[in-house]
Amino acid sequence: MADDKKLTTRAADFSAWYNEVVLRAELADYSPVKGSMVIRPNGYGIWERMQRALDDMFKATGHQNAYFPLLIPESFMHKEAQHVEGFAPECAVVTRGGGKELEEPLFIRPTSETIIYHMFAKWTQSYRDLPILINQWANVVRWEMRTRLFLRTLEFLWQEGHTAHTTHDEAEEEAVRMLNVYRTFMEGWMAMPVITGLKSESEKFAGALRTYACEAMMQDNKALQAGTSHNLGQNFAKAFELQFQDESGQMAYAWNTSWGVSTRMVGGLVMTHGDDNGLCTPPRLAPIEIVIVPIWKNDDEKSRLTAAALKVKDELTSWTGRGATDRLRVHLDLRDAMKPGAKYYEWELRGIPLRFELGPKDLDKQAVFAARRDTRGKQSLAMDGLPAAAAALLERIQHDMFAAALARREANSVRGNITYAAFRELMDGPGGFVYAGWCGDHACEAKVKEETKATIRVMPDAEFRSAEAPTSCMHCGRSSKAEAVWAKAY
RNA sequence: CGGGACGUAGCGCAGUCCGGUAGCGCACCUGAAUGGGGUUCAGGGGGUCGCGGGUUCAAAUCCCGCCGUCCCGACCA
Repeated sequence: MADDKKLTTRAADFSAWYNEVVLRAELADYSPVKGSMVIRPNGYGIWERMQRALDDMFKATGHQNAYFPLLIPESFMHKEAQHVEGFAPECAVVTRGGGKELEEPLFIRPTSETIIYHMFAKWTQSYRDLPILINQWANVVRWEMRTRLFLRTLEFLWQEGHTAHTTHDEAEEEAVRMLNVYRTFMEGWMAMPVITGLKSESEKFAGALRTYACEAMMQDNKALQAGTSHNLGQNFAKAFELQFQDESGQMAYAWNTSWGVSTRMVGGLVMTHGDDNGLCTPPRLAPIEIVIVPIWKNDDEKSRLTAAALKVKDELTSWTGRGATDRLRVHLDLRDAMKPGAKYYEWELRGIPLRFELGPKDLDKQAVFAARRDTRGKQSLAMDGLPAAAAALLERIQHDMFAAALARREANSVRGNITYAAFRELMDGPGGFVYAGWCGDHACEAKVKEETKATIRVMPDAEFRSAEAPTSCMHCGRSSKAEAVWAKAY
């Protein structure tokens, strides 16, 4: 940084910009262990709001929370062939405990399918015991080679839902339902548009029948897989003897799903909405929605403006127009050693959606001067009816942030028949999402990845597909079996 | 694990080529003024120069070894 007050710009170096925003907005910091991170209060506050919103939705769809242990017997990991092949290389393993070598090494969970379906098997005798609809909030460890704050760390926080059903169709319905819960959350709370769809065979979860995903476009035009939902079929049920007696008295294997989102979403939030002034948090996820900055020139003004600002804060926080349990989240910045301008920059860096400046002139007019974080637009708001006006403006900001992100994604998406040469040129340059035909052959997918670094993010769900389906495979020219969204990804 | 850069105060860096009292900016503490977009002045505190060894009267600086971090590549939420 030439000027240590200014951030590296997104245009100059997107990676450096991202790191600086995360560190300087105090979302997270590097820990002494390479590849792991400390989530600081500003970042954890966003995660807590994410958790609350999602947890309510999980409950509303009939799920209950439970907790399964961190350590998994090595033998469990080996029971499902695809699963162990996919995860074993990135697992941390405990071999000593109590000062002795362990008889059986214990894997630190990279995900909990094995232990959870082992337990489900113990709890299930009859079809009357199904479905089981469980979620857990937990940490997991995956030993990654290359790490980035929030996006890929050795240890991360997530939720993993695990369910067991009597039929394939019921499991399929559950997997799709939860994918749509994620989509609702990402659009409605994160103001982050996503494309939902099916993963190709090579990108699906190790051990799944089918994997669905939500993919978002970051400001560098790369894709971020923000959430996944898997129809596990009977793969784990068979590996863990998860059987039930059906209505006709026959034994049958259960059908499972699992689905998860992680603290990676915080990184997605930064890269979707941040700008060259720092973080920009959508109001519904902002731990602080409004910061009040009083302005004074002398002791007399200081006492007058402090009193007025306290009164404004009190009016805002005591307002129940949004519901008694959803009060406006307001912070009053009374620090005296800092000039107002310096405070503006600091709160903007931290991404507070709305700032109220309150000085003598505003007080005379019985108004506050409101500045939006997203557009940096300013307007005077009358004290009379301020809480309702503030709530309306926050909703407006939430809405506009989503609209801006959606417009950006569409502006950087390409549809229709594209030559492979044009595709390569695009991936070498600005990047973006390309909707193109795919023959369904893994060889084509692998070749494109090798040549361009781009991968199939999803085969999009119906509503995201092009009006006219592409007819031929972008790479080999054979007839297209499915439209695919191609992009470079995190 | 390959390629590149770097490691000196909380942060950002200079000093290393050419060995000789460890510096600058920001931040921090004290005081005064200032205060509607990054305030000014004065005073002050803070360092095993990543770690270990070697050369030398003398090492941040030269030599050897190690460790760590970031960026770019092969794997992944």
